[in-house]
Amino acid sequence: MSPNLSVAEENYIKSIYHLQQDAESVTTNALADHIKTKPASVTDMLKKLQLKNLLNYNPYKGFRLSKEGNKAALNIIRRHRLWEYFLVNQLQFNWDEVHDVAEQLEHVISRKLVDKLDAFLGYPKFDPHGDPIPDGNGKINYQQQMPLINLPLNTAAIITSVQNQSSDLLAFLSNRDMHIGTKVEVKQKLNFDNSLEVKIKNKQSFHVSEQVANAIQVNPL
Amino acid sequence: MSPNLSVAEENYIKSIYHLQQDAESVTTNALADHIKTKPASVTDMLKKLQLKNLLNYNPYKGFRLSKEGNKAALNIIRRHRLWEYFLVNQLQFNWDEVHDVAEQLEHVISRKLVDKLDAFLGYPKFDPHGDPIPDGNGKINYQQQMPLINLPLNTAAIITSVQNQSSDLLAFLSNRDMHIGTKVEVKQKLNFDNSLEVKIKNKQSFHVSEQVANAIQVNPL
DNA sequence: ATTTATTTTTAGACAAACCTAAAAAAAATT
DNA sequence: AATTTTTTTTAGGTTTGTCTAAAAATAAAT
Ligand SMILES: [Mn+2]
Ligand SMILES: [Mn+2]
Ligand SMILES: [Mn+2]
Ligand SMILES: [Mn+2]
Repeated sequence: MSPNLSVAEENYIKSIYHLQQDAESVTTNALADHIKTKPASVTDMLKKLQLKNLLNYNPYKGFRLSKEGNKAALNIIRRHRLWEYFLVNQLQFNWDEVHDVAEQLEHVISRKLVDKLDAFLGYPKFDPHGDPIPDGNGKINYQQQMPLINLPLNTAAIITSVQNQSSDLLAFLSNRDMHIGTKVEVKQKLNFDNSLEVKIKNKQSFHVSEQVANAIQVNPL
Repeated sequence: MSPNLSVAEENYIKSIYHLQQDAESVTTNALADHIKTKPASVTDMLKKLQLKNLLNYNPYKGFRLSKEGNKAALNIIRRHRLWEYFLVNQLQFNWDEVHDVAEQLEHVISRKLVDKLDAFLGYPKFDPHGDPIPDGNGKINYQQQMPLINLPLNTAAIITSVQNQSSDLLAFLSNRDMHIGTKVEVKQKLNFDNSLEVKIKNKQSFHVSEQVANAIQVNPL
């Protein structure tokens, strides 16, 4: 069933999974970029993953995970997000400090460990950044959400997730009291740089760049 | 200060640390045996560790960890034992199920993680097998203890630790209600195979081989 | 439709960590 | 003291995952 995967293989699989969310098929360069390696190295690994039936790969055309590859990816993501939840909710890490440690912990392989951790944490549904945690069967429930930049003016919405693992960005948001579950409204759109003026209840409104407004996901009330 | 170590290097360092406890200096074959690799591979790694100033190595004569190597070893052992404690006391693992998972978790490198885990667990002094947990400065307090096989007849003693990670042995002991803290007495020594007849309060006495009696450490009352 | 630019793959190297087989050193026997 | 055995090291390979440089395929521009 599930072949033993090296840390490198797991990292490739996880990256491909994320990249194929917003694209028909993934390209060699995009993956090389994402994983901070060279395209030649990617091509090598693609062949290995195809040989293990984890990938559907058409040379020069692109690739996607196979059914089995997807399952493997969801398992890795499950571990990553459960550990992030543990670090924040049990060990008192801040949400901007957990990603790098979780990048290591996700590669610890033990079905029993993951299941017991899940139970210990009370079967959480979302990680500290609002991302859904796949269950033991690889089932994942995506939330209904849209980027803050698409939210109409003066419409109340709840922050549901942040699609960026950068420690700097997360600390920036904490600093302005923007967390998962916080109610926000867009007061103004500035056309020259697509930035926003944003307001949180009982607080002075503040300014948010296009990049940040793209990363913040919300659900209108 | 502390150079980045690969998983392989950490495993060598930890093994050398354990082997040098009961020997003046460690031999290539002993280490190869312990780490389940070939002597030629050990020699390769010894050179690398010496180059990193973690080892004092005299070709053909033997080797020991340097001061810095010792410090690295105690750090790895600290992580291993804290995770074992976590697995048993928080995740409800049995003491015979934790070693292999801890072998993986011990290689997750984050000072903050270890310190927060330690605090979360309440700064435990001993792991589930009775082994002392080094503190953040690498200080370790060995208990006063002796192998059960050396305990005089009809002398009550407390089990302080089990010097063997074998899942089978630990399950065998659990099965006979022998745990850390259990009070035992040796009723009889059988000279032909150095086995013992052992008694625990309110229980039928039972038989224990020389190997087991060597692994069980006790502290006479 | 050519030419040019970009993307992707191939070819050949390298470091880490392992291996087997042979050589060298040390230890044990006679 | 010489010989045999054991231990350790060296020499030369292999696998995994990376790299650079060159070749091939595809896409874009003229
Ligand atoms: Mn993360
Ligand atoms: Mn996350
Ligand atoms: Mn252990
Ligand atoms: Mn232990």
